Amino acid sequence: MYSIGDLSKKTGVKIPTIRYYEQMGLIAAPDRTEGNQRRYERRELERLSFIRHARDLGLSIEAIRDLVELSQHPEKPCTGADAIATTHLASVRAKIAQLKKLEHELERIVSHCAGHTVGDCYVIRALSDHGLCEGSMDEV
Amino acid sequence: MYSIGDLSKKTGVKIPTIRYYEQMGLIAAPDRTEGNQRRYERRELERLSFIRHARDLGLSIEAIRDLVELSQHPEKPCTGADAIATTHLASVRAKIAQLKKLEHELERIVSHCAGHTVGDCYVIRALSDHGLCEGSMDEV
DNA sequence: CTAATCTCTCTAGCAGCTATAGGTTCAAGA
DNA sequence: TCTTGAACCTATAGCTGCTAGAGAGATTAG
Repeated sequence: MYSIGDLSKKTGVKIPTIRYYEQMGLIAAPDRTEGNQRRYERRELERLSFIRHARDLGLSIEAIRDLVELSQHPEKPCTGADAIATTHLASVRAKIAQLKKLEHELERIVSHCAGHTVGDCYVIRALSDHGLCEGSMDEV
Repeated sequence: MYSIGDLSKKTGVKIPTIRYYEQMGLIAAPDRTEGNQRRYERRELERLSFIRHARDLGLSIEAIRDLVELSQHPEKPCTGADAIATTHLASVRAKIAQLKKLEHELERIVSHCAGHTVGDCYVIRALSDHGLCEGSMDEV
């Protein structure tokens, strides 16, 4: 039997976060002591590690809820789990692509700034004048 | 004179967002009509475009507040603006590096999954068992 | 038994908006 | 001039994924 603090130390998930996950339905409400404190079993330790790991990979609470649900049914086909991971991979890649665009834009802005006052600072001018962008980032 | 709707159309910033920026002190409270509706000048249109552009680059409201402040003082040295952009560039790069790690991990997980049921699904197993990770992402 | 440390619930806060409700004002056409 | 419909107003609540604090009660080591 683990207290919530034990669970927290073992998984690296903070105590309020554990309670939050319970509220969000990622972990079941555990048994309580007579004094109303949560007491966990090994099972819940494992599930929380699962959740932690999935969060580290950037999966949403929503996606994790689905994965947890799936993991409770080992006999079902795993296409659902695969789809969740694949979809997430795609969104991670999209995010990377977007951030690389930002990186290039920022590099360009920063490197071009040879001015010494705000009046001729390329950083400020680039932000003021969208025309200074290479191929605008958005359609506006 | 532009109404808030005009401003919104011209800059692509949604109306509630414009009001939010006013509240946050990014743009000054404009004059009002007798009937209490906001009326903007060209000056504010330009500033909002500036803000939009900076947001597109991922700068925080806080950072933008500083940049806007700086841009009002063309005679000052631009080291502050440069520092904001440089710092942001560093954080974008850090984010990219982190997402690439996630990308690799997810690729590995997805590509290894040859199972057909949840019971032998690599996605689920990889999440359940941290030991399946290549060089763990975190120290837990 | 006591003191120190957990733990409990509830509430509010973070960023950066977005949405809704319920009311007022504006502008264009008849 | 009047009417109607679109646009606007404020205020409040909600979104994600936590985190922090208050104030009270529970547990445990000595």
